[in-house]
Amino acid sequence: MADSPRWRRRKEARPDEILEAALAEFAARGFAAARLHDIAAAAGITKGTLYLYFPSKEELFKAVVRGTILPRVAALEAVVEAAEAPAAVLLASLIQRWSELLQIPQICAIPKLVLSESGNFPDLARFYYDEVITRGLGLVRGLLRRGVAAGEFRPIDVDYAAFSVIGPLLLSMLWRHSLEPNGAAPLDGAALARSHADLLLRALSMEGRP
Amino acid sequence: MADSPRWRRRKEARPDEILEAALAEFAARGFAAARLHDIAAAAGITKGTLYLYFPSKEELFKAVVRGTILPRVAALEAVVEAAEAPAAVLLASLIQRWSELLQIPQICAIPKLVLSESGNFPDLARFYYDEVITRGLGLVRGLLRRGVAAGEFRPIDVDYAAFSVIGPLLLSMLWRHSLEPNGAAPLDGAALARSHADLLLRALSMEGRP
Amino acid sequence: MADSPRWRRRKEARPDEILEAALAEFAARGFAAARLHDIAAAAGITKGTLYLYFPSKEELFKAVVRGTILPRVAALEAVVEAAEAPAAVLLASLIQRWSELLQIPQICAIPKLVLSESGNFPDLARFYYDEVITRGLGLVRGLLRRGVAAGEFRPIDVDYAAFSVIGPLLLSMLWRHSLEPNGAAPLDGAALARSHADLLLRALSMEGRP
Amino acid sequence: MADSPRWRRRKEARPDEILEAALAEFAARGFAAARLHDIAAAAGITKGTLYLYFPSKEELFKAVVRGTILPRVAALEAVVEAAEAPAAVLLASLIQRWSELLQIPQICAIPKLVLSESGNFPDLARFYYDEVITRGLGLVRGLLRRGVAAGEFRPIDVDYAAFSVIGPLLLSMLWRHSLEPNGAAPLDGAALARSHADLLLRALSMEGRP
DNA sequence: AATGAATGAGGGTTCATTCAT
DNA sequence: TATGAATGAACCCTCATTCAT
Repeated sequence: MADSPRWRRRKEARPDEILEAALAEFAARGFAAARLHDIAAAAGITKGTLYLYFPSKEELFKAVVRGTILPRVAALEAVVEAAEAPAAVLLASLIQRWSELLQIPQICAIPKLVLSESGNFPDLARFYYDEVITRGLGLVRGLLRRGVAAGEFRPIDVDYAAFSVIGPLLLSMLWRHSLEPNGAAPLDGAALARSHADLLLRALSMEGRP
Repeated sequence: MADSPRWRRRKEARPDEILEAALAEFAARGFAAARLHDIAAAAGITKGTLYLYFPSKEELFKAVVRGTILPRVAALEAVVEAAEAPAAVLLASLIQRWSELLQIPQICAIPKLVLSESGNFPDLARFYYDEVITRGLGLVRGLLRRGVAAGEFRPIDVDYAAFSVIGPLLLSMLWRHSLEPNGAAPLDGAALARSHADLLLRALSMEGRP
Repeated sequence: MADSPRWRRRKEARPDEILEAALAEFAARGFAAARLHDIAAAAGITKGTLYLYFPSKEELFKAVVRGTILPRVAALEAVVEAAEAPAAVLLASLIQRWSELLQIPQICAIPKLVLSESGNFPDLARFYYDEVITRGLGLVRGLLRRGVAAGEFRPIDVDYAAFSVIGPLLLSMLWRHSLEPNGAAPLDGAALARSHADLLLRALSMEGRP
Repeated sequence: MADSPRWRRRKEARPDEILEAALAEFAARGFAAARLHDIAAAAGITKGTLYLYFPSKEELFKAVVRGTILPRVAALEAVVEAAEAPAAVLLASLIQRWSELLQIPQICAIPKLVLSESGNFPDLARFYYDEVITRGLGLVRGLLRRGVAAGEFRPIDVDYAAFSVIGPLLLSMLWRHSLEPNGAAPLDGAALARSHADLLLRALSMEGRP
C-alpha cells in the first residue's frame, strides 16, 4: 500500500494541481461562493493541506489569476513583435490566434473572473489592467500605428480603434464561458475571427479613398 | 431623538429604494459577498424590513437584474424599429444611444453582474440571454439585414458581424464599471462611439466596390 | 358596507375567538413554534390587534390554558359532589363523563400542552397541578374513600389507586390528540370507558372476600 | 491556558455526549425552544462542531429519540417473552420493571418529547407509534391473552384492558418528568407499581365468579 | 507533508413586539 | 379599535482557518 506508485505524491506537481482545481471552482462560482473544501477535493487533497501551499483563500485566488493569464499574453506579444509581415496580415493573424484561445475554457474564465471580482480585489484588477489589458491594447495599438505609418491603413484614432478590434474578441470569450452553458447558440470561433478580420481590414483600408 | 420617529411608513417608495441600494451593493461585491445588512442600511431600513418586500436574497437579486435592464432594451428597440432612416444612419444612431448608457453606472453594472453570476443563477443567465442579448443581437442583425437588402451595405455574414458591432459597446461598459475605478484610463463614450461607427460604416460600405 | 352586519365586529366576542384560534395553533405546534401571525389570521384579525387583548404571547398562552380547562374540572366536580348515588355508580359515571371529553379536540390538547411546556412555564405547570390535577385526583380519591368507608370497596391505598383510575383516561386523551393524527388506531371512547370501569369496579369490589 | 489545548480530538466519544446533552436540552425546553448553542456547551464543544456529527437540528432530535428509547423497549420485550411463569406473575413483573424506569430521568422525558412534537414531526410520531407504542401494547396484550387462554384471567376485551394497564405507567412517567419539578408530590414508584399490580390482578382474576 | 476535528465569526432568515396612522 | 410597516434580537447554519496528531 504505502509503496504503491498510485499513491506516490509528487510534491512538485501539487501547486499546479491545486491551481487548476481552484481555477475551475472560482470560474464556476466566483470567489466568495467557491468553497475551499471543493477545491481541495477536486485536487485530491484535504482542506488543511491547501494551507501548506497557499496562506489564504485570497492568495490562492490571486495566484490562480496571475499564473493563468500572464504566459498567454506574452505568447501573443511574441507573435506580433517578432514578425516583419504587413500590418494587415499581422492583424488577421492576431485575431485568429486569439480566437484559438476560445478552445481553452480556463482562459475564457479569466476575464469574467477578474471583471467579477474587481470590486473585491482592487489590486488584482490593477494587476490585470497593467499586465494584461494595457499590454494587450498596446499590442493592437502598436500594430495599427505601424499600419498607418506604413500607409497600409488610413489615418484613424488608433486609441479608440483598438476597442473595436478587441471588444468582439472579449465578447466571444464571455459568450463561450457564461452564455453557452446556459442555452446560448454555440459560437464558431474561426468563422467569427474571419468575419471580424474581414470587417476590420475593410474598415482600415485606403481603398475607395480619393 | 424623541421627536424623530424610529421609522416612517413608505410602502410605495420602498421597493425602488431597496432595488437601487441592492443594485449598488451587488454590483460592488457580487451576489455572494453582498450583505443584506449593508443593502438595508443603504436603503435606510433594517435587515428585517427587506423581507417585507422580497422573500429572499436570491429573489431580490433577480428582481434587481430584471427590473433594471428590461426597460433599457425596450427603449433601444423602439429607436430602431420606429425609424425610416437609412440603415447607416440608424446604426450610427444606435451606437450613439448605447454610448449614452455609459453615463449610467447602474446600467454598466448589469452585464458584469449577469456574467459573474451565470454559474450560480442559470435561470437568470437564461433570462438575460433570452430577453436582453437575443433581442439586442436581433436588433443589430435586423438593421444590418435591412442595409444589405437595400443595397446600402455590402453582403456580409450578418450573424457574425453583429458581434463586431456589439463587442466594443459591451467592452466599454465593463471598462467603465470594473476598470476605471481601478486606475484604468477614463473612456470618452462619445469619441468611442464616433470612432466605432466610423469604422463600421466604412467596413460595411459598398464604396470601392465595382 | 360599513353597516353590513357581516362585518359588524362584536367586541365582546373577540377575546374568545382569539383564544380558540390560539388553542388550535398552540396545540398543533407547541408554544415556541406557534406563530402569532397564524393565530391572528385564524381569528380573522391581524397581529397588532392581538396586543389590544393580550399583552404578550406568554400571557395569551396562559389565558388559553386557564380558560379552557377550569370550567371542565368544575363541571366534573359538580357531578360527583352533588350526587348521592353509591360510589360504584358514581365512579362509572365519572369515567363515562370523562370519556365524553374525548370528542372535544380542544380538551384533548390541553394535557399535552401543559406537559410539553411545563419546563418553559413553571408557573403554568404549577397552576395546572394545583387547579386541575390536584382537584381531579382529589375528586377520585374522595370518591374512593367514600366507597371504602361505606363498605362498597375493599380497603386499598386510595392515593395510589387514583393513578390507576386516571392514568388510562389521560392516555386516551393523549392518544386521540397526538397519535391518531399520525396513523394510530382510532379509539372508541365509550368502549374504553366501559372496559376501564368494569375492570376498576371488579378490582375494588368486596366480592370473593370473606 | 497556554498549556491546555483549545480542543482535543475525541471522535468516538463525541456522538454519545452530544446525544446526552441534546436529550437534556430538548426535554427541558422542547424542540423549538432548545438552542444548539446550549446543547453544544453542555456537551463541551461549540456550535459548529455539532454539524460534524449531525446534519441539522431536526436530525439531531430524531437521533435523540430513536437512540434513547429503542433499547428499553427491547429489554422489556425480552423480559416477557423469555419467561415461562404464569401470566399474573409476568404482569406484576412487567409493571415492576417499568416502574424502575422512573429512576431514569432521560427515559421519563421521552414520552413527553414525542407527544409534544408529534405535530411538528409526524414521521417521528409514526416511528414512535410503530416501534414503541405498538410493541409495548402488543406486549401487554399478548400477556393478557395468554392469561385468558390459560384460564388464569377472566375473559375480557384484551385490546382495551391494555390501556388500563399502561395508562397509569405512562402517567407516572409524565408526573415524574413534568410535575414533580414543579411542586407536585413525589411519587413512590415501587408503591405505585404494587398498588397498580394488585388492583389489576384482582380485576382480572377468576375469583368470585360462579 | 498531510490530515481532519474543532473553532468561531458572520450571514440569512424568522418572528414577537412596537407604534405611527 | 384596528392596522401593518418597521424593528431588532436571536437563531440555525456555513465555512475559512487553526492545530493536535
